[in-house]
Amino acid sequence: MKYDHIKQSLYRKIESGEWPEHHPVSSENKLAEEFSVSRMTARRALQELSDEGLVVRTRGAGTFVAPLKSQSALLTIRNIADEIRLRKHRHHAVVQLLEDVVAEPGLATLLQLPQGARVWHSVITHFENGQAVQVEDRYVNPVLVPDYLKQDFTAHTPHEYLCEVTPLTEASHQIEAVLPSKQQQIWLELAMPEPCLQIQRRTWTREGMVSQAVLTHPGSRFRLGGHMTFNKKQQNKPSL
Amino acid sequence: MKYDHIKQSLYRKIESGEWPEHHPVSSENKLAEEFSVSRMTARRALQELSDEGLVVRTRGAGTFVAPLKSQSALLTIRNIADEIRLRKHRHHAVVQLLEDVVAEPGLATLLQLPQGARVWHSVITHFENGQAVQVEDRYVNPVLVPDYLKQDFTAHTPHEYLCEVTPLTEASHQIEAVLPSKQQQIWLELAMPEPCLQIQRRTWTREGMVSQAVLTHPGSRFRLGGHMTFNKKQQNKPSL
DNA sequence: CTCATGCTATTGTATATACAACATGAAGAC
DNA sequence: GTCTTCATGTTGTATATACAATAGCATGAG
Repeated sequence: MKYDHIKQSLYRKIESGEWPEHHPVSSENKLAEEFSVSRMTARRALQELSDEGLVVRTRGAGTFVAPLKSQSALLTIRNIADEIRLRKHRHHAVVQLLEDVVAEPGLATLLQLPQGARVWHSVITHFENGQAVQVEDRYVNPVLVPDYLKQDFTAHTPHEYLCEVTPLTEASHQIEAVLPSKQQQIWLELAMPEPCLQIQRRTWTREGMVSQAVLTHPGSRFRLGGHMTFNKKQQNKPSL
Repeated sequence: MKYDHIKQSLYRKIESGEWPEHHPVSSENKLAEEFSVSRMTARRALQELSDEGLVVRTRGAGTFVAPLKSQSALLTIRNIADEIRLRKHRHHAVVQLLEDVVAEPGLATLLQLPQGARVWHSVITHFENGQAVQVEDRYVNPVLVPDYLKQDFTAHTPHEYLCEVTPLTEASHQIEAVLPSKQQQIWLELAMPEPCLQIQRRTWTREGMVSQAVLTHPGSRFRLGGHMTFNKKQQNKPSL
């Protein structure tokens, strides 16, 4: 197919690194002439590359190679409050801590702040039908989200607030199984230590990293579930 | 925009439940006439709904509402062997069990087999640089994959084999933190019990469920990671 | 009844065209 | 120098048309 031929050709130039990030891509008309097809066919190739996240197109300006990091595996997880409400269960939150603290050196680097800078810190326990199912330990970039400490997080979750005030572009996740610390055990109202699912999540806007959250769930009260179908569009086939 | 008007209209019918799963959607020509637009415009609306996973289109047959479950969170995880090789580490596998057993009642139902039917069962331990990082406990549908037991799973993982012989269309995941059983502890060569990340994964083709796998990772030796970017196409924004 | 054939509806690909909306830079007014 | 205006190139939307490839059904042959 002609449009696929064009796609493959552009694919090679981008993946080989011949065209780096933000490098301009030939316009629809140029491609049409080059490959001897109509503009609509060339357009389709560019459009599909755009849908796949390989190029960015802006009307009037042109088409450009997208930032490459967007390639790798992706993982979407719903907001805990939405999840609970979706199950028609009651949700409430208790704010355990809401303060500003000196950032750990590693965190300061990630947030592109000077060593010793202060960052916002919150610890919130989320309850489903009165039972603690998540403790959310979060650090937030004060430059990008100056008013974080003034919010009432019993009414809206930090997730909902951050979604409103920042245009998120990227996120990374890390999931592991751990035993909770003494302090986490208290926040989760656990009588005995038990294996917990711990999710570390970092989110970015174009201007830098916004937030790091460590979400800890008691293994006996929480499962993380997902369901997916395989479209043509998804290049990375998941494993079984 | 006209194509968006059509999309919204179809959106409502699907999300309200007025059109259930597999309900036929008006053809391109019907929609074109109904909304007084050209076929290409109606086509675009259907195409985008298809890209978003809301409808399924097959040439010659028509357009139908997609199975709704595909809506929820999605989660892609790489094959363990690929993952290890990607890190330039050594991977090898030990086949602990490879047998046919009578299916549990629940499993038989899921696989659409009569009660008491036999299914393939394999248990394989995966090693990264000589250290056990996953035990894969898998049940496979003998109707859809008759030759499963004849494979050499030290050469290719079950994942790779199943990908080759079946056209997967759907998958579900469940992740939780647990303490391993005595038997799992042996398979993972763990001296002491420790929290483990346990992933249950089920996969389907159009003809039915293919396989259920329970993947158990020692918390101290394994982390599940992911990175993503947000496109316009993805309607479900992940939480932070 | 069974199988083969062909018709029709439907989606997929490709083209040509027109106009709208926007970005950018150049030329000109002040 | 600074601002405005305009021309040009680019992407976005919409239409009309043609033909290809396929699925499903109906019809007919055996």
